[in-house]
Formats: sequence, C-alpha cells, structure tokens
Amino acid sequence: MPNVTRNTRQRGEVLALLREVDGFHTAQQLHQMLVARKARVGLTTVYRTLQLLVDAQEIDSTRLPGGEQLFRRCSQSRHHHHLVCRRCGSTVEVAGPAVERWADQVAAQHGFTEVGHTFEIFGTCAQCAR
Amino acid sequence: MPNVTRNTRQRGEVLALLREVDGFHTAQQLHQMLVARKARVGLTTVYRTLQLLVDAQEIDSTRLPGGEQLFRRCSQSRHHHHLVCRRCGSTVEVAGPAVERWADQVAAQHGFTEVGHTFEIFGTCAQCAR
DNA sequence: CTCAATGCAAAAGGTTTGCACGCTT
DNA sequence: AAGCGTGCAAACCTTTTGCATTGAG
Repeated sequence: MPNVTRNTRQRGEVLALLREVDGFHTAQQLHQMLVARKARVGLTTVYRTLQLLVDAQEIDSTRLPGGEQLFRRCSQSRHHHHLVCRRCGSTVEVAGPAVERWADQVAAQHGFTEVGHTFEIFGTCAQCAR
Repeated sequence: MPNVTRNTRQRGEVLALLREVDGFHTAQQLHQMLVARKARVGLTTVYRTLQLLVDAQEIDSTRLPGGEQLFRRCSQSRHHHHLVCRRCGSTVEVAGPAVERWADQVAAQHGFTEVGHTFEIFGTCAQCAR
C-alpha cells in the first residue's frame, strides 16, 4: 500500500477508461480494453490500481455469482445497489432505502453487529433480450 | 451429468456431514472435516457432489465477498436469504418477501427479463462478538 | 457385466506477490 | 537522489477436467 499516490501515466489510463466505459467490467476486461487502445498498462497494474480505487471508495466492486470481481465507476456517492445485465454488463444504479433498513433490522434482531450486506439484481436488459 | 444417481459411500459421507454441520462452509472446509473424521473422500468428489446437490436444490450456495463458494444444507424449501456470521459461519435463514418483490419490480421497470438476485447480510453474531 | 462415480494429477481460471528496473516527486 | 510504481514471471487458490480404475446396480 502506497502512502503517497503518484500520478503516473498508467493510472491516468485506467481512470480515463473508467470514465468512458459504462457498467461493470472485470479487471481482465478493462485490461483488454486498455491493450486494445494501445495504452500499455500491465494487468498487474490494473489490478493494483483498481484495488486502490476501491479502497479510496472511488469505484464500486461486486462479484458475479461466478466469483469474478467486477468494478465500476460510481456516479452516486451514497450507498446503493445495482441492476446488472448478465449479457452486456450495463447497469442501473438503484437505491433501496427500505432494503437497507430491513437488512439492519433483521441483523439487529438476531444480535448481529458490524452489519453489512450485498444486494445485486441480475437480468437480461431490453437491448440484449432482442 | 449423471442420468442415474448411485448411492456411493462417498455421497453418503458428504450428506451425513452436511446434516451435522451448521452454517455455510466452503467445499475445502467440508473436505477437511471429512478427512478429519477419516471419511476418505476426495476433494474432487466433494466438489462434484456439492454441485449435484445444488442442481437438485438440496443445498444452498452463495459466495463470500472474497469469491469463495459456500454451501449449506437448507431447511427451508422456499427461496430465502441468509444472515451469515463472518467469524463462525453460522447462519440465520430469513425470508424477505418484500425484498423479492421489490427486486422483480425494479428490474421490470427497467425492462430487464430473466431476473434473479443475490442478497446476503453479513455481520458478527452475538456469540463471536463477545 | 456395464457404466456411473471416484480420485489422482494436471489444467484452468482469476488474482496476488517477489523482485529488479524506471519514473515521479 | 529516494522510494513509490511498474511489469514480468512465478506463486497461489479455488474449481474443473482428463483418464484409468473402482464399484454400484
């Protein structure tokens, strides 16, 4: 973990890409996109940068039922969930205040502390269904 | 995929173990438990049997944020969610009809089809918090 | 006797780490 | 000049697969 965050070309490339693409993508996918646009960034660096961004809460990450980690630049700063297309990875950010409250309440009822939760909705978007 | 399911000693061991243990456990953990009790079942078989059981809807599986797959024998037959202790893996099964409906509704609003969702609550249970 | 099931070893992902070199500050 | 960041290769982990052997029916 770096104490200082330097502005390197590679990090710029990753950030620039994240600003352009929409929806969730795996680290591998993002790396491939970078390679495709001749950005010369190593896979290792992509992973490290993404992890850095997740820690800094600048991007969001979830996991597919398959286990791969997905990353996405988040436009909302508040906690929220995602409706993700299985096919193309496009996402809709949804807020579900009721769900949050319910989760915390259920956990509290059972004496659980340090509560967190994951909630993702998967489906096939209208585009991809055609 | 087998057309016929034969009753082998190994499958019996796995099932017996699942009946005894509580909460979610990874395939590796279950395998270690089997080894510990000298049940002589290969890791491969554990994976294959668990997958079989998941397909047959006899057990439930989720994934940790870390990506490992967890398995658990389910007492409820209906769709439900889990409150999982991060420390000891003990779980509480919770039904959240409202959540289900909300998920389907949100998805439909955005034109998504073949909708599924994942919802897990993580925390530290009262036991482990002490 | 047949064919599904097993188990080993190897493959196959995806992600992380060790280490020497290079670039930001 | 100092030390963080990079990138390659190798290590790691979990899960899957190939294949010869075992055993249920």
